[in-house]
Amino acid sequence: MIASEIEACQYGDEQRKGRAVSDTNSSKRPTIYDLAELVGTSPTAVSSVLNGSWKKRRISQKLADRVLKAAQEHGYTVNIQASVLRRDRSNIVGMILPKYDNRFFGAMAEQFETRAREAGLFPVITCTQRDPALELQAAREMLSYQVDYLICTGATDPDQITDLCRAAGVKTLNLDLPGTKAPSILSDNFTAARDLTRVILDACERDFGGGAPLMFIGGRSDDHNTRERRHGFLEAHKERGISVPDHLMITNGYAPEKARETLLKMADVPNGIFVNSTITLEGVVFWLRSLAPERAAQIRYGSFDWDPFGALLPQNVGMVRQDVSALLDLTFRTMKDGTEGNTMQLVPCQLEMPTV
Amino acid sequence: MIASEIEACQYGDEQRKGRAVSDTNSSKRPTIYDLAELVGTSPTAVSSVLNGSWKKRRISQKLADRVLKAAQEHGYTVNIQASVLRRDRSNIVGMILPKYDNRFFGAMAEQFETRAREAGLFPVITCTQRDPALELQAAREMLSYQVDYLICTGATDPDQITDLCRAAGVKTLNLDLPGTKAPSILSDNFTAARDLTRVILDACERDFGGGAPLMFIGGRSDDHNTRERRHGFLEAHKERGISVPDHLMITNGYAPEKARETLLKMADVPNGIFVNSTITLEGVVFWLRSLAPERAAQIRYGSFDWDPFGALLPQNVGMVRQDVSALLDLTFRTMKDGTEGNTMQLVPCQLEMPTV
DNA sequence: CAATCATGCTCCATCGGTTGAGCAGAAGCT
DNA sequence: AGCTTCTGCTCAACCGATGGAGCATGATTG
Repeated sequence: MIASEIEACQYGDEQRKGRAVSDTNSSKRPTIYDLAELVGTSPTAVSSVLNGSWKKRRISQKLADRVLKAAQEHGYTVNIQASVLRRDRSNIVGMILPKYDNRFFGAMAEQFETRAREAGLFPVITCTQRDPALELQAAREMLSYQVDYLICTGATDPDQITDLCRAAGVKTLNLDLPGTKAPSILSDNFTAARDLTRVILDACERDFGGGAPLMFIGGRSDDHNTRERRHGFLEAHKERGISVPDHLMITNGYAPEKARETLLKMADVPNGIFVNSTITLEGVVFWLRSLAPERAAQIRYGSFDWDPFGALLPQNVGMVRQDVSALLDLTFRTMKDGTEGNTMQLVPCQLEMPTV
Repeated sequence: MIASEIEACQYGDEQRKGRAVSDTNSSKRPTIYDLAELVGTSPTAVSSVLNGSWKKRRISQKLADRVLKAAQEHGYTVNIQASVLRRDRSNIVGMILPKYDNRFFGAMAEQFETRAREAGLFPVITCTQRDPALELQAAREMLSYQVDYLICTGATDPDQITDLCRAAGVKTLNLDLPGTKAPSILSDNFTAARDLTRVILDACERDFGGGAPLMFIGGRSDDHNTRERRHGFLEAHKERGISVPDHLMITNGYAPEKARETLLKMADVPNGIFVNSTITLEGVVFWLRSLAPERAAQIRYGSFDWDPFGALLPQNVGMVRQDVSALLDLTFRTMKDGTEGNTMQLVPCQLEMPTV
């Protein structure tokens, strides 16, 4: 449509104060009022054409076309702030995530975004550095954004967040680590840990003879997943009648440096090591590098969580790969159901073995 | 403050239609109107106390305390949508990012969030899967959120985004990959690639004797960084009087499968390989695993971008580690300066060598 | 004692989009 | 012709926070 075709303006320049016609060409973003003026119609008509409710509102195809064309030409984008402010639902889904520094959380973030978009929702992710204070701040921020739903991934204190959100009328879901006040979706840590432990025990038995307990390293003793994995670890030992002394169960955090220092200080590290995260594994392999080659060759380990390069390191005998797709399938299903309250769903993991 | 202390209400129940007193206890989020009613003051006073402008507006300490207490007790969080709608600046900074699946982008995302918060800004990140259409959609979405500034990381067509944003009066910055219409901040790809190539050539010379050209694999030939790295790669060869045949320069994308297939089909792969990204490296190491051990032992490689486990693989002789902190320092400085237009700043990389 | 100033608040328009209500004109029906 | 129904649109209130303007007080000054 060219300028001369514009119909008689029903909306004068002074309709909205301070908004002169020349503003239309300025660097400010065009609004539905600008488009209405350009096309010669009402802001309501423009809004309904642009948000898809125009058929319901009996706007003619002809007017719709003209509005769409003008919107296209002027690079119109809706102001979400204004839109959400008026509507009762924002269609924004939030996710809080501890870190972006490993494949598991990275995949969670990417797939969450993809799925949210597919469902016509706007994803907003923020990472909280495993810091409870930041988690709470992030949750508040998400509420400020008027999220319709909040997914708390690997949160250290999910119940606190659930309470905060419930007070604001926002439902939450706990992913990867469970809470007691909202639905929780997590991997079957016990089974996967038991199976991984079996694999490491098998490798040690094959290469060095059996009977010796493995070492468990990484994680926090107050963390549900660590507890489950310790449980699976001990179960696999019990099956073979091997008892594990306390000093081999080390859960002093996920940080690589902690693991490395612990191993360096330790008098005799067992041949087999169960590493509770890829982040901890970084510390373990760093320690390994500091050993004499013949000593390093006497080590076998496996880790919870998968990494493509970690999987190729020589002494690695297996990695637990969490099923991100399945976790997110369940998450979105639960979100759509609107399920609330303390439920828990477990998703099986895959065990990735060396390909050689 | 307990209920009986509430002063005479100057704001009756009917002040804002449909908002009954009982609503205060419902699951809807409290607004400044609710707090005003509870405390017995005006919404303006509440707003100014909560956003910190109360001293300037001459609100008494006593009233401020009462408002803050009520806000605390009722879990008030500001409605950003409403706040941003009214203000001229949103304090929201957007970042678009190709992927979350490697350490470089993961670190970029984490540090961006941290720095933005430190600067009192709200970070919003979205990932675009290296898809130009998604990049544009993501940029539009960011405009919808009223971002004050948009950082385009590794965008395939940054100029298009700059145009879109400029039309909306939003400044942009190109990070990691340059554009021609906004400031660009990126690593010194040429120098780092040349140095890495030297290291790989040295390793090959030491282990297998010199004179043979390396292979370059990964990336896209239309991508600025790939061109710079090819340039540095060729420069290091030229220094030693080695010429590189065209069939050893392979830039058919970053995907691991592509690299693997190419290597599988290739008649005689050189001993030394320059791998243009950690994602491509996944394909290379996968191929390596399929070789006979004695053949695999004849390979040396280095890669652009760093990965903690990749660095420990036996044939790896060096990794270029981009300086994420420095890149983001410059980014935030440039953002604050308000610099516009086609400028380019280069940041040196670190070269990580095997520690053994 | 009047004039001036500082203090401590409130009023109201506003940001941009959405939505229920309503209105004019055309078409259809009896 | 008089009635209803349908079509195609517009009006105006509203979402929640913000900030300029303004209005009572009480204190200070000439």
